[in-house]
Parts: sequence; C-alpha cells; structure tokens
Amino acid sequence: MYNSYVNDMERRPGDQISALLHAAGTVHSRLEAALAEVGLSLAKLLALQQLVDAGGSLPLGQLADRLACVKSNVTQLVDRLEADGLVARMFDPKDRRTRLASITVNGQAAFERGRQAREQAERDVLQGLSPENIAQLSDLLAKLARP
Amino acid sequence: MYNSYVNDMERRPGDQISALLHAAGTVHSRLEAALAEVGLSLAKLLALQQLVDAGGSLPLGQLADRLACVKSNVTQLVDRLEADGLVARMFDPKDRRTRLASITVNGQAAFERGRQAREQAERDVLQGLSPENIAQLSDLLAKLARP
DNA sequence: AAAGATTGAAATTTCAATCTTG
DNA sequence: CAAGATTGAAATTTCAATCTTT
Repeated sequence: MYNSYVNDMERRPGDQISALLHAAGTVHSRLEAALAEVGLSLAKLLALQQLVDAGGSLPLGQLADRLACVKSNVTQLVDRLEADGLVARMFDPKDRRTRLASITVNGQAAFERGRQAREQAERDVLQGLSPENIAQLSDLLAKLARP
Repeated sequence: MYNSYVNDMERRPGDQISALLHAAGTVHSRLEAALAEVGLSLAKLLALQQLVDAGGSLPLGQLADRLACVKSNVTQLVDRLEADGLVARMFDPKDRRTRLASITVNGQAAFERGRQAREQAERDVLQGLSPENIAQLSDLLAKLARP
C-alpha cells in the first residue's frame, strides 16, 4: 500500500496530465453548477471578487491584470456584468481614457451569494481528502505549476 | 517538514481549489502552445486520438461519448477538422442517419506530429516531480475527482 | 415516437486591428 | 507616438430547437 506507486510507474507519462486536466474540469464544472444556481459564472464571481477586494471599483486594464487575462476579455466580461446590473462603467475624473468598473448594490448582493455557493461547493469537492492529503496536493500542484 | 501541513490548515478552503484550477490552466496552456506549433489544438488531437484508437472512423455520436461532450460539440469540431482536411464525413451503409468521422492520410500524419508534441510537453510539465510525487498526485487527483 | 445529427444562439476567451485620449 | 479601451473575428463548448431517418 505504501509502495502502491510502483504500479503507477508503468503508466504512460501523459496519464497523470490527463488525470489533472480531468479533475480540474470536474471541479470547474461543479463550481459553475453551484454558481449558476445564484445566476453567476466563475468568471463573473472572480471579477466581482477583485472589485470588492479593491474597494468597489477598478480600471478595466487593472482588472484584466488581476484576473490574468487580456483586456478585450475584461471589456466583454464587464459588458455582461453590466447587462446583469452587477457592475456599472464610470469615468475616471483623472484620466478620461480610463473606464472604471464599479460594483453596484445588486452586484454586492450577488457577490455574497456567489461567495457562499462557491465555498460550499469547494468544501464538497475536498470532502474526500484528509487535511494531510490537501496539504500534499497543494505542495504537488505548486511544484507542477512551477515553470 | 513532515508536519508542514499544519500551516496549510490555516488556509482558506478554496486555496487548494484555486491552485488546482490554476495549475490545470497552466498545463493546458502549455499543451495548447505545443500543439499549436504543429497546427493542432488539444480538442482536435483528442478527437484524432479516438478515431485512431477506433481503427480510423467513428459515428459522430460515439465520438461525442468517448470525448465526454455533447453531440453538437462534435458536429462543430468535426466541421473544423474537415476544413483542415484531417477528417472526412462518410455515410454509414447500415444506417443512413449515421455520419462517420473518418481520419484522412493527412489526419494520420497530423496526429503523429501532435502525439509527439504532446508527449514532449507532458514530460516538460512533469519534469519537476519525482516518480513518487507523480504517483501521489495521481492518487490525490483520483480521490478528488470522485463524486 | 426515438435516434442521429445539425443549426442557431449564448458564454468564454484570445488575437489583431482600431479608436480615443494623453 | 503611448495608453486605455473597444470591436470584430475565430475557437471552444453548451443548450434548445429542428431536421432526417428509422
């Protein structure tokens, strides 16, 4: 049992990669499903999270940086959040090139619902792992993500 | 060191989930980048893999089952593969409702190039992990994916 | 009606090109 | 010209509705 990994040595190198992508896909789907019940997607929740963390509003370019995506993505994501009434675009008095994405009252309420739905879904996903397992997983993922 | 997980106990429950999604995103991006150099995407390579494994052709519905996605997805994926000249749609003599996706000669060559690019990228991704690490990761991911 | 597949619309994301403002 | 943002096009995926064949 301690040496059960020897069987894994016979696996093709890509099996673990497939397992990682598959597990992440499953987890992602579960988060999306939980968030859909409160009318959000993970992308929308993460954007709202950044706005809340920043105190309520951010220039679109900075939001793109914090979400680690390109600016055109944020433009369209904010379009959808604005259509949902969760975010409003405002002008920056200091620089008229800048657009601020500002969370609305409805957006704050949606964020709170989404945060709770997300945390419950995450507890569900981790429920089969011991704290030691979770710590090991964190360490291994950190090594893997290292370029 | 053996007890380093105690620090992790203080983490928010979602940190490991974020790490998982982030690691998978990084790995996925690297595979896509490697495959883009040979003119493929991961979705296209996986479809070609299924066709090769099945002996050269499959009904679109069965291909959808094996790729674990909906049929309309496969319809459009095969559209793109057909536009690339890697797959051809054929009629099934036994049931005229059925369309077979059949890999072409060009498709077989593209698959071979993609397979090699993928394996190299996967070795690169796993290069920082020992065989024991890889085995642990497999075990943990299997527990996580369990519904 | 049921099975197989397709179409059209929406969400998400990226890239290249463009527009506005500094 | 630099920066900030937007637009248009493409890839990917899902869903609902539709079409064809059995």
